[in-house]
Amino acid sequence: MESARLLDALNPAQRDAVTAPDGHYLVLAGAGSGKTRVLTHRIAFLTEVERVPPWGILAVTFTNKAAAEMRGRIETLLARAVRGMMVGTFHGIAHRLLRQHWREAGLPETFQILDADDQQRLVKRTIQGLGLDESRFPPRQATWYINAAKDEGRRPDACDPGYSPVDRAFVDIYRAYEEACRRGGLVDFAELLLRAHELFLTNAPLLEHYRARFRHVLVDEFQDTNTIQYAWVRLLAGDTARAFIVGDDDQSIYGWRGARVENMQRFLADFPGAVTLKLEQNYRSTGHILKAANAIIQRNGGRLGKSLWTDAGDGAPIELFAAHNAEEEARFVVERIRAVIAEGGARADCAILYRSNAQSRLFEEQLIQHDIPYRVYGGLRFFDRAEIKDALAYLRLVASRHDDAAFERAVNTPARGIGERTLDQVRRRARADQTSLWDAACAELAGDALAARAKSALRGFVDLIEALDAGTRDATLAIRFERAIERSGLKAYYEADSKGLAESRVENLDELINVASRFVLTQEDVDAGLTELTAFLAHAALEAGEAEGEAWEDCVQLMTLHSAKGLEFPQVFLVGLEEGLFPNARSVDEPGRLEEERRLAYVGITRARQRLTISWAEARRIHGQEQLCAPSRFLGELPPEVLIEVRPRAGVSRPAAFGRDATAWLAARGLGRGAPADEALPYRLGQQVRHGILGEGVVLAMEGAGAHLRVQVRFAEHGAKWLVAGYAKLEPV
DNA sequence: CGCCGCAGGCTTTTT
DNA sequence: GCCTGCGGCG
Repeated sequence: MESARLLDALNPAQRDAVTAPDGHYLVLAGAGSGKTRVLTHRIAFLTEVERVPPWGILAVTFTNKAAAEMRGRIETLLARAVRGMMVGTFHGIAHRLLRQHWREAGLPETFQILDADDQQRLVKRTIQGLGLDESRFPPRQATWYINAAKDEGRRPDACDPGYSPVDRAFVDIYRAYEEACRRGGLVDFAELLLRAHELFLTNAPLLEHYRARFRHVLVDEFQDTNTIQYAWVRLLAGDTARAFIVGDDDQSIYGWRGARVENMQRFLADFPGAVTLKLEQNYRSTGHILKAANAIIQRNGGRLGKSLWTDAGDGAPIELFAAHNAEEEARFVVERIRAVIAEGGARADCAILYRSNAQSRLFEEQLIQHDIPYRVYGGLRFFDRAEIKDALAYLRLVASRHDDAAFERAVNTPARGIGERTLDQVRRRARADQTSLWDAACAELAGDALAARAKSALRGFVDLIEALDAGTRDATLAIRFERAIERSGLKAYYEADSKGLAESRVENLDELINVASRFVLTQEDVDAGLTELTAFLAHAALEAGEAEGEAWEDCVQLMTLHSAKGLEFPQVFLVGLEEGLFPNARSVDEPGRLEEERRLAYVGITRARQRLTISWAEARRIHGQEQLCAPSRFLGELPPEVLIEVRPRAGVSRPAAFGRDATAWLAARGLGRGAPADEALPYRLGQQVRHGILGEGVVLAMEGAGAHLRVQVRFAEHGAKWLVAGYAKLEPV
C-alpha cells in the first residue's frame, strides 16, 4: 500500500502520530480515539515507508486478543503476512526469550509455566512444608506478597519485611517457594517477566544483540505496565531504539495488581526528548456520553490531561434509574433490554456492566425468566477447567518429570491408592534431597521406607508416565493426549462421575484432544526451540482459551467493568452505582484507590456508543445482609444537563424513607422530583391506545416527561414496546 | 477412599 | 447468599 492510502483514513492527530519522525513518542490515546488504528498504521508506515524490516520491530500488548488483532490488522494493511516481526504479549515474548536462551536464564530446557492456580497450590504446599500455620499465613496472601515483590523486581533477599512477623514469614515462604520452583523447573507468570529482565540485565552480549535488532519498540496500554515491564522496555529500548508507546492514564484500572500509571510520566523523563501526542477525537460515543465521561475524570488529580470530543451529535440523554432494591434494578434493566430487542435491536448490542461479579446473578435470573440468551464474561476458561488441568498434568510430566506442580496434581487423580502418607514420605524425601518429587518417588521405590502396597501403587504411577512418554514419543499431539486421558484412567473416572457434570467433563476432554489435533507449531516456535508438546503446554498456560459461551451467538453481554475495558457496545447498562459497591468500600479511604475507582467509572461510561443507562438500588443484599445504600458519589459528579431520570412507573412517587441521600441528590438537580403524580401525563396506565403501524395496545408504563416521555405499550400483535411519546403519536381509543 | 456437612471467606484478575 | 475447602465418618 502506498503511503497516501495508508494515511487517508486517519485524522490529523492520528496522522501525526503515525508519521512521527525520529524520536520517542508517548501517544495519549483517549477511549475510542482509534488507538489500535494508530498503532497498526504506525507499524505499516514504518514497514512500507521507512522501510524498516519486520524483524526490526517489536510490538508489545497485554492480552493475546490484542496481540492477535494487531497482527491481523497489520497484515490486512500490508496485504501480506509479516514474518519475523515480534508481536506479542509481555508474557508471551518473555517466554519466547527464555525458551531461546534457557541456559543464560538459568532454567532447565524443559521448564514449565505455572498458572495462577498452580502457583497458589505450590505456595500452599510450601507453607505446609515449612510447618507454618495456614490460617496465620494464608496461601492467598503469601502468593499475593510473592507476586507483588516480583512485580517490583525484588528477589527474597531484597525484601525488607521490617518488624512484621507475618511479612517475615512471607519472605521465608517466598524463598522456599523459589527453591521449590527451581527444583521443579517451574516458572510463574511474574517470574517470566522478572527472568526476562534479569536475562538482559546480566547478559550484555545478549542485550546488545536484541538492541541491535529492535530499532522500533511499540507498546500498547502502557498505563498498565508494572515496574518490571517498564524496566524491561527501558533496558531494551531506552538508549538504542525508537519507542512508541500508547496508553491512557485515565484508563489505568489495574494499580491493585502492580500496574503503575506513573510509568507514563517516567517515560517522558527517562526517554530523552520524548514527545507527547494526544488523540482526543472520539469516534465511539455520543456527545452526552463524552460530556459525562469528561466531567467524571476531571475530578482526578495528576492527570496527563486530555478531553474527549466528538463531531457527532449529543445523542440521547443518559438515563438514570433509582431502584428501590437490587431486584427491581435487575427487572428494570432487563425490561429495557426487552424493549431494545422489541424495537429490532440485537441482544449482543446490550451490555450490563457491574463492579463485582456477585452482581451478575440477579440479572441472570431476570434474563432466564424472559428467555433471553446471555453470556457472562470472566467465567472459567477452557484450560482452567479441572479435568483439562488434570489431563495436562500428565503431559507436563511427560515433558518434564521434575514438574512438581504437575506431579502433585496427577499422582493420585484419579485415585490409584497413593495416599497422603505415601505422598508425605515422598515430599519429605524431596525436601531432604533437594530434588523433585519425581526423583524422590523413584528413590522411595528403591528404598524400603514404604509399605509394599504403597510402593506398588507408586510404581504404577511412575511406570504409567514412562510408558506414556516412551510409547507415544513419535505420535501426534492428539494421540498423545488421547492415550494419556485413556491410560491414566481420567476418562473412566470422569465418565463415572455421578454429579451430572460427567457428560460435559468427558466432552471437554474430547475437545482437548480436538484442540491438540488442530494445534500447529509456528515458525517462531521452532526458532525458539520448542517442541510440539512444549509449545502446546505453554499455549495452554499463557492463553487460557476463550471463556465459556459462544461469542458469535447473539446474546446479552454481562461483565465486570474491568473485563469491559477495550470493548464497546451500542447500549450500556452501568449498574450498582452505590457507595460501598462502586466506589467499592475497600477503596474509598485511600485517595489513590478512589481515583482508580473513578477511572473505572470513566471506562464504564466510555464503553457506550449510543445509549447509556445508569442505575442504582436503594437496598441490596451484600454477603447475605440486606443493606440500605446511598447513591454513588460518582452520580453526583455527572453533569445534570446530560441526565434524565427514568422512573419505574410514571406518576407513582417513591417512598421517601429509603434513599434519603438519593432524594436529596436528585432534588438538588431538578431530577429527583420528576413529574408530580399527575402532571399533564397524556396517557393513563392501562389506557387503550392505537399506533399508526403497530395497531392497538394497552399502556403498561411511562417514564420521563415532556419531550423525553416514553411509553411502554403492549400491542395485541407485536407485544410490549417502548415508544417515545413525542414521535409515536398514540391515539386514545 | 470418598462422601457429606459445616465454617469461613467474599473487589477487580489482561498473563 | 453462595462457593470453597477442610475434617469427620462410613
